[in-house]
Amino acid sequence: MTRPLVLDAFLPYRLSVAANAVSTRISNAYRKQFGLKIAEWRLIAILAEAGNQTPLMLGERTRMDKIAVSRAAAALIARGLLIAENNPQDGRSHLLSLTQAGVVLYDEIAPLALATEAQLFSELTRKERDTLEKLLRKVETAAY
Amino acid sequence: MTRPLVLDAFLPYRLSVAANAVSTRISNAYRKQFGLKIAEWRLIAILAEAGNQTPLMLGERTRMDKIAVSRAAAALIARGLLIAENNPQDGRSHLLSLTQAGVVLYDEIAPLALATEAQLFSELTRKERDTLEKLLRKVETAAY
DNA sequence: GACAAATAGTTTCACTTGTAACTAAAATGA
DNA sequence: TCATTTTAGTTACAAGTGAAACTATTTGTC
Repeated sequence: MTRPLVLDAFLPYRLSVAANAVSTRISNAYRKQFGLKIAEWRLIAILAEAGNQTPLMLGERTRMDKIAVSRAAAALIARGLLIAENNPQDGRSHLLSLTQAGVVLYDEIAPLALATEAQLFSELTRKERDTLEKLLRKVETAAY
Repeated sequence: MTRPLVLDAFLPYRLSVAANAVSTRISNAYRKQFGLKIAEWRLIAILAEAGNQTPLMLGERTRMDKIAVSRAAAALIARGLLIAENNPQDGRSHLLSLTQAGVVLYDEIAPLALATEAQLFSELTRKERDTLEKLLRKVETAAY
């Protein structure tokens, strides 16, 4: 006896709806307060964490395609939050890093991002959050 | 001592990446095999489940806004998978339902959707899947 | 070392999506 | 009852996104 298809209990649907709700909230917060899109925010977060990175590396670490990285980086450079320098290893590429202004912005956003996360996942216990993370990683592995 | 911000462990990020991976896979499957977008698929699924529905009801049950419902419905009507009839209760609205062709298509997709779901979530045990669903519902509640 | 193939990144163009304005019908209420 | 407001749904326009083409450089091979 196979389970009937019920959209409400269909996991891809549930996942999409939850992710959408969270993304919309986060996106609004970043945009209103800092004029940032999620893609831009991701680049800043990685650069703050890991220092200089090429667009390629950024794409890998943020799971964004190269077009998205290129556009997000261009927007941030235009705002003076990032600089691009020559990559001595590869002339086709360049190294991106945060400017001082970028670091300042990051220092403002980071605690806010954590607070927003805490609020969005406040219905979950610490343990449930760990479980969710683990399950999401498993799903990701199977889906990619 | 507060946790530092690490993108890789940031739950909104993990959720977004997992949902994206799953959505892309599902979306490709529906599009290639049936020429359907996810929004269109959702309408079909609800109509198959619940019979006649107004666009408003469909929007509520699929978590889609009215524009998305309107466009998805228009595409399905153009393909002869849906029909719109007068809504005797409200002249501004109408009742949408599957045509015979729509039902036939649904009967083809439904088992495939379940099989795809099974594959995408194959890394998870039955219990883990239930847990994931429950956690996602909680997140959704907090985020909306 | 020179030519072909592959790779990094950007740009262009078509398509999608979202916001705001619009039309039509229903509800409100004086 | 008739004028106002609200609601259902569509349409038009602007902005965002993705695939394909393009440029520049590097890698591989002979």
